[in-house]
Amino acid sequence: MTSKRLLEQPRAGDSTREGGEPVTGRAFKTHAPDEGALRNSGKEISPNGHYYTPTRERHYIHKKFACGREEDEQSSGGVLKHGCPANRLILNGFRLQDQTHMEARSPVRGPGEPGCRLPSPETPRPHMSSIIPVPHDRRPSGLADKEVMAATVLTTLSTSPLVLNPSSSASGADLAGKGWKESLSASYSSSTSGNWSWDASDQSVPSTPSPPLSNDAGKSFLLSSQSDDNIEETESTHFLFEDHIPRKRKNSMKVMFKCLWKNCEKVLSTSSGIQRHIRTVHLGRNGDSDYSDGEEDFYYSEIEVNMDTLSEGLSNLTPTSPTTSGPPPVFPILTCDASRSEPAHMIHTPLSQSAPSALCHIRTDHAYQATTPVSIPSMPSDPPHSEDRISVSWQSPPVIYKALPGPMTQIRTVSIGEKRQPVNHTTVSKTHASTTSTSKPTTGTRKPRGEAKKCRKVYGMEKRDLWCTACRWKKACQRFTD
DNA sequence: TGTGCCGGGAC
DNA sequence: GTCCCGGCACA
Repeated sequence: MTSKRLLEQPRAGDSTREGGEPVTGRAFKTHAPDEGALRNSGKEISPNGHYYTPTRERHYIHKKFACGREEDEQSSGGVLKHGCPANRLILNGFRLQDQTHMEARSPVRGPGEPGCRLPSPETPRPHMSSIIPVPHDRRPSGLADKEVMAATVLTTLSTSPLVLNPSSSASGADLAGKGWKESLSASYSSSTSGNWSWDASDQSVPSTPSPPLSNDAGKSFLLSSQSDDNIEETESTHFLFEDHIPRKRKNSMKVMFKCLWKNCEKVLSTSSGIQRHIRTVHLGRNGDSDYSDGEEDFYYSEIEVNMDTLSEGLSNLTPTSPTTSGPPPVFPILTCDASRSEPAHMIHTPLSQSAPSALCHIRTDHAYQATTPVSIPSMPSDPPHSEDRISVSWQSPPVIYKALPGPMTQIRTVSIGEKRQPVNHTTVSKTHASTTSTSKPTTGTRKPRGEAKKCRKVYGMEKRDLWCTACRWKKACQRFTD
């Protein structure tokens, strides 16, 4: 042993003690770019280098998911909202007058901004009635319902496949459907009240056969508003799963009411429902009171939903694995400002939390000595693909998801063959031995080796001083992780 | 057989 | 705590 050390040590000692120190100099030059790169990658997340700060992490999630570009929020300080691609995307689903409706209104009201709930009486109300013939005397919501239902019936009955032809309505049906595939999915996860909501039960419908549609659509709409849920469900089922028959195409357009309040994607099927939603949620009025001064009219718009396109989008959203039986999937692009508007619903979903974590790489030479055991199991860092999440379920069991409610503490990218796994596995197996039984079929604690080259291969034994500390100490390589 | 690295020892 | 290495498992 001593002789062995004498053989190796002088080589390292020569490189570090001699005056010129050519090797050491090279060593630092070689290390510097790596560390710089690491810092730069960290800068993306946090200029302060506080990768683990929960607020920062959440803020980053918000930024990435809210507007896609950090500059959107940074430059605007959270005030400029109209550049949000999500909003633009949704706006594309509106008719032209709806966009005008909203844009003319938004700068005045500033909905979605805290502390800007009720407009002042002096605020000039935009006169949009010339663009959209919305009756202002909607106070009796029941009457409004009937009006809308009557209009809907007429629309439905008069809608023919020719109307759906893109040549006749350039941006109408397709764009509306495309936009609503996404806007509805937000309502799908965040809807709390109202007559119409797209909740997870709708996605479970494929397992049940479509009931025979005996009643006509017109009859359905003539029913009372209390039965809207059933109607909607029936209709959705009809549109989603019935074979391609002419009648389906005939009824594929549906008038819905979308809340235009900032960052609110609520979509309801009745005007009374959307008015109640706006009154209670956004205007802060008593939900039980039917009093309405018409204010709500400015906060929602009618839209025509192409149920065919919508059904396509929803069919793609159907969970494909029985393991995803927990929370319904949430689509990050629609969680714009979700932490502000509806924090209880949107934050703790696996997708919304997992995606940004892929950008957090914590790689330090000595990390294996301090941070290894706790960094991995605290957070599922899978990419936002369900298949990937499932494939690595050994390291992100439901237990981990349930431990998420608190702020994230540490995040680290973990790939399937990651070197960190042995440490994680041993740590978890002590506490959750039964849940991690699928991690490795072979006995023992060792894991399959990663694909990445290690310091030994990269630098060779001759340049052992260039190795990372872990490799030099025969520990898991920290420089070339898998 | 070379390599990665766990577990443990020396300091 | 750092530093190092025996020895095992894997490719």
